[in-house]
Amino acid sequence: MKRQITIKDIAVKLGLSTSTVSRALKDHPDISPKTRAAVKELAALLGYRPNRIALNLRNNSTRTIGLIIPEIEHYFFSAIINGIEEIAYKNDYSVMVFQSNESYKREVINTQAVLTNRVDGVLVSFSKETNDFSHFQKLIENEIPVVFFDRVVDSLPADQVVADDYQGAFIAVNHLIEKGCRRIAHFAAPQNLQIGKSRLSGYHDALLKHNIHFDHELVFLADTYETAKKAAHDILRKPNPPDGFFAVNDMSAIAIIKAAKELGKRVPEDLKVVGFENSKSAGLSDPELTTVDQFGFELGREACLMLLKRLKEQTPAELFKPIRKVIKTKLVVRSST
Amino acid sequence: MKRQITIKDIAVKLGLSTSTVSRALKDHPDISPKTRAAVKELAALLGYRPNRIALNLRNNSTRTIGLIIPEIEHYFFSAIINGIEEIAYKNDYSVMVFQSNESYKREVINTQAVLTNRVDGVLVSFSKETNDFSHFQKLIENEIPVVFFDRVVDSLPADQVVADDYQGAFIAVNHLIEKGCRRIAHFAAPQNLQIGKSRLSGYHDALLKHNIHFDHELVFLADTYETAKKAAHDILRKPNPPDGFFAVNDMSAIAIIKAAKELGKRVPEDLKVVGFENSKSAGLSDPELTTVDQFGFELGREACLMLLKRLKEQTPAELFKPIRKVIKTKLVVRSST
DNA sequence: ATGAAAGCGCTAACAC
DNA sequence: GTGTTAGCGCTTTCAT
Repeated sequence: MKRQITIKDIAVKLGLSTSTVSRALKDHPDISPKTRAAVKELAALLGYRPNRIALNLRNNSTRTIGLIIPEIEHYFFSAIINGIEEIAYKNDYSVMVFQSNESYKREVINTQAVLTNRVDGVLVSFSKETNDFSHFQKLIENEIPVVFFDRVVDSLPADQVVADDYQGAFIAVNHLIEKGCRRIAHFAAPQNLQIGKSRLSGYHDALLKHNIHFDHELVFLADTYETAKKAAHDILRKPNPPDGFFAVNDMSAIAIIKAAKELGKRVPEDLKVVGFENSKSAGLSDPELTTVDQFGFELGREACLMLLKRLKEQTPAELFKPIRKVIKTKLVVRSST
Repeated sequence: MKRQITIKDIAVKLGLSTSTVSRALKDHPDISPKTRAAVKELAALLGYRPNRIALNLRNNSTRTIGLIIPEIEHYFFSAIINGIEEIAYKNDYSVMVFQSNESYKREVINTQAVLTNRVDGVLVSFSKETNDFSHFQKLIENEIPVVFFDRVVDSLPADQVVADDYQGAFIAVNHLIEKGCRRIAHFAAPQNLQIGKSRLSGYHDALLKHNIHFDHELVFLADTYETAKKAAHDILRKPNPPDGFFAVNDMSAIAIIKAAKELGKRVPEDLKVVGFENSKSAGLSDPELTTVDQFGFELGREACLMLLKRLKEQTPAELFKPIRKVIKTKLVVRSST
């Protein structure tokens, strides 16, 4: 990078001291209007821009937020990033992105990177593999505010923003039942994730409400396109297959539809499918997918807002009370049910 | 953030000077093994981490790359980010992401943000709206290395990484012709983008090769799902509709399939469709989409590698020779043709 | 109304 | 082999 104009350059050219220039630039009342004008004019002329790095060092703050996220490619997460960036941008923060690629090991490294980069705060959605949270604990011990979103953990003193997974699952399954399904399978996320548990329990309770027997055999761990495709194939070939599917995300749901078609079954006539996410793909599939919108953009916004609030407040650790924010979900009915 | 352990803390506790500690930490040969060991032990014990901000100031470098990109939500771009992050991570760089959201105005602000954040280099794919490139010119004048990817511009002294758009379009259209299509429409990107031009010209030349008349009336500006859906509806209802479609991206291609189905036409029997991108959605559509893979991940990797090379070399502006790297594309044949 | 000096954390040229 | 010092660019007391 070219040598940048500094406050000193301006000071020398104007025969002033650096402190005067500094003050003039930020409209300090002590400075005479004349000097102020002169300084500002020259600054503009030379294209002076304050050196953020120097400010960082002095203020011990980088106006940067670290984002640790499983994978950008997932529509849901990219929607969240949009929300985060929107708020960060408005508040003059920048965002550093670190992907864990669903790897615990990589995630640990990410937390170190976030420390080295001296970000002011961190937004986290952890990997599917993560069961030990001590790397996040370390961030918190360093008094770096952390806000968890989507995939959260209760054992840490940190804020959380989540979709209302239980409610979303409940209305999804309720919808299937009202549409006439009686034998409903659930393609679930790993149960070490709260979202896995909450959606399963929403599924469970919706069945209960309608006096439908909860059958362990109808719950499968299948939260990717590939695993879901395979699982759906297996189940649909067995005698007495389900007439309804509630999948933990859109990819799994679309895989179910795919599998059904391949087996010559019709959706929604022979079986109905509901997803969770309301991704772009939900509108592209054939038939279009009924799904629970979890408002990723909103979720990202909220998470970022909570973090910025913490950054302003600087609550001492002893007084810290974690806040949990729940974003309501909404069923989007399309033609797969 | 909690007050961090500094080199001074260690120096005081050990009765040494800060410089000795600094040297010990980086295995300077002058330092006696004893001191070195003592310093390192205490550093580990106290959990010392070098303050990157101080280093930034001293070295006038942030080990950070700025990424200016239209929108993360697009699969192609998120694949690119993956590639970029992969390389950045391996080389101990961090990535700051700035989305233009396809807005020229926002993009100009992004370039300012990138300057304020004193990133070491910038990777850019500009917005569809962008016709004036002076904001990037400004980066280059500041001697910040810039590498353009996917959407590039020739008038600036900067490296470029692009997919082989011409070749991709050519093989796509050639494929349609070989499959029997004779009246082939092209859904194009804006012609201020090189990719728009190159793909159009690949389309044109493939027709030429087979002595098929190039018909202006069969080229439409339609590079989003919505615009393509509408355009396809219009065209397919006219007499003598096309029997083949080459779309500039997968979203448009999928929209064409959607529109065809809504009009009771069969793909690939009544009309064949080829996309460009090989996104996740291409494998989900029904029928699955034949498309040109443009290897976003590779493209991101290459772009980042080129940037890192420039950062190492520090070529003076007078000697700068822009490099253009072309990533070969590949036709992925599925059932839409 | 302006300047001098110290300090943020670290490194390196220059002592000794 | 280790210490002293200056400096990266900026702000902010404390003088004047």
